[in-house]
Amino acid sequence: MQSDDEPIIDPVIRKLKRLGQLATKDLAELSAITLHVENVPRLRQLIREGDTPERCCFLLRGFAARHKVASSGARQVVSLHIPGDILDIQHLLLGRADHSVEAITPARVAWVSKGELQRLAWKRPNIGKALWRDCLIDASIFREWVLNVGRRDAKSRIAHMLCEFVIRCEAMGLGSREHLELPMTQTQIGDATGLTSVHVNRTLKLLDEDGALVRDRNHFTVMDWDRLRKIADFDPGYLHEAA
Amino acid sequence: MQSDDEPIIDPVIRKLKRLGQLATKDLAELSAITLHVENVPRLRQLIREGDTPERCCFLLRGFAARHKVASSGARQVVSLHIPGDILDIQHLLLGRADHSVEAITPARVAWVSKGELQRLAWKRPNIGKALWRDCLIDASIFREWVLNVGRRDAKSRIAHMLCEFVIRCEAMGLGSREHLELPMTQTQIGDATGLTSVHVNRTLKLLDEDGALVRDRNHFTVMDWDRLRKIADFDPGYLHEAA
DNA sequence: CGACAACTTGACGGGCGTCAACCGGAGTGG
DNA sequence: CCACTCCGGTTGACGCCCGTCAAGTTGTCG
Repeated sequence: MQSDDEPIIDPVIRKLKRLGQLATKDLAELSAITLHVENVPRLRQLIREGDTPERCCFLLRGFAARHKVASSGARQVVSLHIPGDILDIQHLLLGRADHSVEAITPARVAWVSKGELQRLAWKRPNIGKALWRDCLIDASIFREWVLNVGRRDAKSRIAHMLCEFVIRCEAMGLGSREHLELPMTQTQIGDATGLTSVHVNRTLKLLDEDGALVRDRNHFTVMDWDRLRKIADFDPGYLHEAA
Repeated sequence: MQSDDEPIIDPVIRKLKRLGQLATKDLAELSAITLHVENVPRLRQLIREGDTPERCCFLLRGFAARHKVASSGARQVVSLHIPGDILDIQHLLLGRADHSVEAITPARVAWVSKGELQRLAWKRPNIGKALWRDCLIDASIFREWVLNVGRRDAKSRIAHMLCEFVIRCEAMGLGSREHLELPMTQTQIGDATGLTSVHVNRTLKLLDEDGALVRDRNHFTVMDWDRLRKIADFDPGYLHEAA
């Protein structure tokens, strides 16, 4: 659909390159995939729990979150997403969406037919492997989140979420470890860590007082990465960044 | 390696059949796979965090759990496994184990070379799809667990874990909804729900008093499935049982 | 019958939730 | 240019759910 030097889905391609070896032919096929590109406002629901999507969603710009809600109405964010991420690759092989996805900033996404992506995955095994690997890393991150909300206190939980976010952004070339722009409200941070916004607020103040970071609204500056990492009990192994 | 009417890895094959369409040829190749079968005692570590396994582990008999540990020493069980489950399919495409797996009862497992399984996945796309689908369902369960430990209270968490366990056992033909044999200590239930064993004990008593279930050591009888399901806020959709 | 793991129960405390009030910045409309 | 609104952040008071500590009981396997 486009054949520029920099294809529209470039962030996704760069991510897939990190996930596995891609040959020239693989890259050509990926660049030739049919896309429906869309700009969406903040808080737009991209996938709704219960839907049976016929396409997958690539995040090209901005940030997104996946969440579930309990019958009490409580929300739980189960993952955060940055440009290059595939937001719902599980729909390649699962019918019904078991959770929702929404943009947490204004964002640019590309929709791809799940049939076409599936065909590509089996026609070009390198692509299939990269996609599968991506699913597996997603799952690894979910496991770490179970540990995070299950067994860490508020300070560690929030610090851990920040560490993960920074490292993943860095890996995609989206900013530095020292200067972090977190596109989330304190309520959303709470939803991601199993806390209330009130307690998030108090805990951020504590992290500030500890000298681990400095806040100015949504702008965080990590003052002492190593201290933050220790507070967070953060070990990046579960991100499986090294191939 | 074996060609009986009932191959040794029958539980796994039955599960894969539920995950996707398998042709006669697929079944033949699956049954011909090279296995290393092993009986292991309770609490045997099958995979250790940090390992770089060269094989995958099928659970044929007994029960297993996957867990991570925080630097504080706190354990978090991230999933429970029943016969037919593949315990570490993520190692097909990921090198380093990001968590540990252990038998929680005496168990029988079969080890398969990850290279051989990978070749099979690409040679027989039906098998590949079934395996990939299995990974995706695993991930869906992790997401539900994040919600469970993040946003539900102790009673719901434990009830939810019980509901999931029952439904999955039922789907594998391993027992009924009314009579549940839970192969876990209260400490392990706590590790799976982000609680302490003391609080698990108190909460089980509450569930008992509510009339949702009756306990006799590890034997649970669900007295009122619908009440338990309501307490648990349990909706089996995330298990993606229907193909 | 001794050793040990697991379960049980009570007393106490703290981390986090709840409720509520107030503040501050960004729109928006008159 | 100034209300007015709304969302999000901030702070305090208070209470509860669940953790901690500790002692005692039960069941199991030598």
